[in-house]
Amino acid sequence: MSGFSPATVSRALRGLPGVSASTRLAVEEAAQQLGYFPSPSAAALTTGRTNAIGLIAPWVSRWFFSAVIEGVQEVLTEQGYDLLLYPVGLTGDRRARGLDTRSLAKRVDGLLALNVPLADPSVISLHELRVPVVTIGTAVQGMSGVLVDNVEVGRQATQHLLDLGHRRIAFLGDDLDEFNAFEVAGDRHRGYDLALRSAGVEPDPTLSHRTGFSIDGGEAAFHRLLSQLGDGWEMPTAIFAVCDEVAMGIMYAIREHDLRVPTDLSVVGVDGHDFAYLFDLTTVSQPVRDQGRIAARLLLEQINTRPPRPPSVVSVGSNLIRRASSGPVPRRLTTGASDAIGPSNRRGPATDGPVSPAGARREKPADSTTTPVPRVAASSGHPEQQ
Amino acid sequence: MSGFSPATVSRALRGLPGVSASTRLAVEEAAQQLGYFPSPSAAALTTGRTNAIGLIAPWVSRWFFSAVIEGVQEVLTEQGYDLLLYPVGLTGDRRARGLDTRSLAKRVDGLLALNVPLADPSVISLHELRVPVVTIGTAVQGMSGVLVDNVEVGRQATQHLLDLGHRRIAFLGDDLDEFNAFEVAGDRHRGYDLALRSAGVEPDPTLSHRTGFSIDGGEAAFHRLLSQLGDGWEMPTAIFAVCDEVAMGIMYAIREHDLRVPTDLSVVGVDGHDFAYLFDLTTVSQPVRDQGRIAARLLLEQINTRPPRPPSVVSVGSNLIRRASSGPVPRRLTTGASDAIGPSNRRGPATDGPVSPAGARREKPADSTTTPVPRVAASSGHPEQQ
DNA sequence: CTGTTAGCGCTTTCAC
DNA sequence: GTGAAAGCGCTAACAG
Repeated sequence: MSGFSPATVSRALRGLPGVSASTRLAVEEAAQQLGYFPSPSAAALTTGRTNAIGLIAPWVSRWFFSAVIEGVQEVLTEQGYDLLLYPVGLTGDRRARGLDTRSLAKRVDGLLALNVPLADPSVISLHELRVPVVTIGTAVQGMSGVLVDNVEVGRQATQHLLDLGHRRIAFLGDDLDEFNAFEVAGDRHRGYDLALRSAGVEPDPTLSHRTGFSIDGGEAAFHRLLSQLGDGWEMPTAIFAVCDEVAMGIMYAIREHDLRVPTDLSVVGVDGHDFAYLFDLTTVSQPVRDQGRIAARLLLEQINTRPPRPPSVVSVGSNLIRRASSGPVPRRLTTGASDAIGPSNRRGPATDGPVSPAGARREKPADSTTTPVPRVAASSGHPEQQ
Repeated sequence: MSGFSPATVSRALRGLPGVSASTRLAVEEAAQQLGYFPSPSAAALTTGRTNAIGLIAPWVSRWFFSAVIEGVQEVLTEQGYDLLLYPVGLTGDRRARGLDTRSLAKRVDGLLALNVPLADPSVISLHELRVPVVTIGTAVQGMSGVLVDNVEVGRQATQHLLDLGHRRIAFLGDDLDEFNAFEVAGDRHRGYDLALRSAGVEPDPTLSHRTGFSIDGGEAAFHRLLSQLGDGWEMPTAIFAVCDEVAMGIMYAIREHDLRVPTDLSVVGVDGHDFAYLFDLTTVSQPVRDQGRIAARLLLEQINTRPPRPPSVVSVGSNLIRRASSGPVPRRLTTGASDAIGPSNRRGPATDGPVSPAGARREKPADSTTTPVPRVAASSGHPEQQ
């Protein structure tokens, strides 16, 4: 017992003004000794603030998501906020599609929505929420968000392949049927179209296939792509994959067809996955943990600023990491490559040439380093960086 | 307004007995219409239960961890519990090492400790906690837990290599200096020693190196391993990696040395990582999501049972998935393989032989399927399965 | 079956 | 600079 009134203890422990130094010290000591810790529930009840923020995401075990979460967690921990994780139904798995927004509002002071298809109201109606929301990976009208410019990402990847001389470039990455609401794939596809057209190439619809964002999706799409062989259909010489996981699936499938990268086909992915260098995968990397950090800061700022600022959207940069999975156009185009080609045909390692190309041979981007200055796309200026 | 007293509303909404059907209906309807939702904080204040559980883990972006979290989340969501995520300092990253246990106790009804080195009191002293704890991945005296038998895992992996005829087998996977408290690596190493000895092979200390659990660690350890070349030191013909990520790093390093898998070296990992098949990696898989599910159920049961049951430890099974990264002992042992070998030496794809071996060519274990019946190692019988 | 009464542990006026 | 009192929104115990 410090011998002080609850009011004084409360003030002292929270560092509020109006407490003498000696009192504060005594209180802190007593608290320490008694192992006293204020009840968050009781505090929340009076103040209306829970000191927790929620994060809703369709997955947690995909690299992109868990990496973002780490970034978020870093900032929240540092600021004394707790992190609540909410799953939200997306794919095949039957999760609680409904996620009660009213319950959310009372549990957290703010919400981070990570690649959630907010346009689809069946999933969640965040607008009804009474707490600030910051989206990550997608942008929603009237809400703050942090994301990469996916059209630009698509353009960069495709342009890289064009620069290498490729003209027949496939895009494997369209969304699976259900989620047109989720615009990432659509934007990257658009960037692909743009780059092609401004190079004078008309996109060939037979070169685009659905994948979702999984390894399996990439692998299956590649098989579907090749199933078009014959009938005068011409093989692409390069493939742009909507994300690194899909690219990995594609590379696996390529090996299954006894083709080689980049000798027969070049492959480019997106994300800057931690594992990408293991595959010598060329990728358009985006700062992943940083997006988590930035979003968390944006949200806390929005929570703690009176009056609330208008929503702002932070766009982070992306940049190409060149590795050995992309190379020049093969000489012998469309050698009728098919399942028929026997193993005797193989002469080199799966990835041709030196294990890695000069220079960028093994770029493992330190997350924050690769981020060009995030530029604020909307009104209020947030120098949100590190 | 339903026109009923708060008490009745409370009872009705929580489905307690002693409320007429008509009243319940009226209340529910009114609540629905008003968008009313009971405040968790207020409820927590009176009942002392928060309806949330906390999960502490050193990382979230490593596959094993995020996969476990998904399993946990599945069960919690289904049971109406919230999930709080707490980082706990482990590696280089400077996280809050201290993680205040008293604050935790008031925020959650129970705690899941995922591969947390509880033996090291500097990290966290869970015993002081006033809430039930279930550990995952490690066992602690007097606490419930779910884990794989890591000695057995080490034995299985090593035995597989012995069966293939290998006698000179390296173990890359010892813990980095700081965390001897974290027994996973130690146990797997012990299993390795056991298997070797019962095959009449005395473990060679020059074949064991520290890696931690990262790709980088694996890569670096392999380089260190090979740096022992000369001086009559004999190359191993196979490597047992403490986890799949380490194995991937090793395979990358092997490629850097212009050696081939499994022609020059066999590699076996542990975990059954989602990506393992992409590398044709032989691995001792463990049910990961299942461990999360089981732990969550165990915890909820512990929370909701009066009087509390004695702690129980669930041991889940592991099983070998054979792929192309492990093969018979190479004929030409120790061809003085070193960095000096030029690229001209390469004749085949990184992974020799058919892309995948017969049969198990591409086993992607459905998590729950690979789990042999979890057997309860301790007292109380928990049929915790699916 | 339903309503009334306390009180959970804090924070916040408002006095002193 | 400190304390007293009221109340946040619920639930539990007891009446009726």
